[in-house]
Amino acid sequence: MEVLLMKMPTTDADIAQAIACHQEDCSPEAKKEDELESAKAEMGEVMEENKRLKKMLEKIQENYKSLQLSFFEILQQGAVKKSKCSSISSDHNDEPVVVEPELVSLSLGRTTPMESVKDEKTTSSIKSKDDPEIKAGLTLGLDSKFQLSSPQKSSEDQVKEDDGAAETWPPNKIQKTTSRNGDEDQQNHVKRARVSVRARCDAPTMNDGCQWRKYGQKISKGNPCPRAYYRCTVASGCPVRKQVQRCAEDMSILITTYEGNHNHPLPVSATAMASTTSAAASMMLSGSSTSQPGLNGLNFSHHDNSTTRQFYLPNSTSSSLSPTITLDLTSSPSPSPSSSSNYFNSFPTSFPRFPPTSLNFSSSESNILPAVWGNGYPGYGAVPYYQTQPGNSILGNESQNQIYQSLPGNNQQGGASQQSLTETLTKVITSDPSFRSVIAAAISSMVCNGAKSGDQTDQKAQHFGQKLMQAMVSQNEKGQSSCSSSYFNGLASSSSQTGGSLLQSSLPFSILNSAFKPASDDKELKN
DNA sequence: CGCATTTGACCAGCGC
DNA sequence: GCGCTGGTCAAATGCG
Repeated sequence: MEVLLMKMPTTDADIAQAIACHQEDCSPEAKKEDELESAKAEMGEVMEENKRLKKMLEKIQENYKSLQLSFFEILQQGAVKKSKCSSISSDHNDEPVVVEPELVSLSLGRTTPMESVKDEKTTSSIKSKDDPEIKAGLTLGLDSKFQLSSPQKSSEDQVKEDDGAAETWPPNKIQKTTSRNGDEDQQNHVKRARVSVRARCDAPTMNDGCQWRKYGQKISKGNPCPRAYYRCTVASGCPVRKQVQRCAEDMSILITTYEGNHNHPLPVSATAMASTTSAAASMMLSGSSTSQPGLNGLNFSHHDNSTTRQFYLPNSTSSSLSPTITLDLTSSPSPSPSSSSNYFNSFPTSFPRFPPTSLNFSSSESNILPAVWGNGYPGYGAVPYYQTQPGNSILGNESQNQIYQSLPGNNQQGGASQQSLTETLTKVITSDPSFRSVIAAAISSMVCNGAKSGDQTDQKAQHFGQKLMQAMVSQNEKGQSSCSSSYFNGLASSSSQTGGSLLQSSLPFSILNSAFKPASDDKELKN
């Protein structure tokens, strides 16, 4: 449009001049005059259309700004509500719940208003994308159906709901008979996000801390490697499934696709992956990542964007009804014959609402991977099933940290990688408003949780969260990235004091976990 | 013996 | 309507 505006004569004087020039050059034939007249009329029309388009553009920009502002207002209100709710619920439950931190870490801390649930069910998907209330209702569930259908529930209700989920399992036959009947179910199915994680891993499956049972294997078209189907067996009725397949082009790359939402507390070692995939899924379901034209990509790579590759993901890994987001944890920048455009073109075009989204977590340093993920775990292949056993959760944070610190190069490269990561994250966060939203939601969640205990660190955390959210809002108003960019840098630099533990403990993005862990772990060891 | 894995069969969705 | 493909089931098999 800009090009059009620049090339077009924008004033009457311009038109007159153009006509005059034209008249000088032409012979005074009637034919030419007619042409002139028609050209003049045409120009007038185009000018009017131009003006109309300009107005439309202005309107759209205004709407966008107001929408953003209202979203952040809702976000802040929600944070206050959440803190009240959590304090009430904690009063209500006399028994201490050991796994609560895990549950908390799986939630972005936004309870979904009832209206948004209604909207979710009754309106078109387009509306849900633009609706700030729904956007505000970011949840960390892979399966938004569960989250959205249970706004503001107590932990008792949550248990009931889990039972309900268990009743629907095995879902296949039941779903086969019931889910096809209604549009509502159809919509929910559409909403079920799948998160595909690519990582270099020699083991048959990526160690994500959960316990899985294989229930099927298929050779899919276009890939000589069979695809294995697993379901979560941590809880009997857990609907979460994953598909594991080696990349056809690089056998060392394992593609793990997660689908569904755990309806049980996760082992500590499983929260990293679950949180990351869930956050990614919720980002996509909230209609995020539009910063890069034609490619819904957030690039977490340590490399320059230009060197970051995208991968071919077989059609088979994405159901036409399931939006799929790809977290790329592969490390080496070996060129892939499939360009990003190929990768995205490989997805069915019948699903325009959910273009495949790529979050590229790739790094030239393998230590960026969370320790609990198979790739970086020493001797994982020799100790199969080690962390996938149910008793695995007894390892706890301390053992995990020890494992992490035992990884070669973690401590040595931690500082540099952290700084580099900070810059990358800053870029990502400031360039993508939706990502800012997710971070803000996560922080608000942490702040709310922190407010419960009310110690000094938590107060600092609360202050930190508020400041960050303010920075994000103000940055939105300015439309520039400089503000929160520098702010985030500052935060990162002081992360070893307050922000560090905060991020390390609760941020759903495991890349943050892994990046900030060494510093905070040192601190923990000192304590 | 119990549990996990394997594997052929079956079913549903989609494209032609 | 038919064939292809992905996804799941469930009986058979293997293993501790």
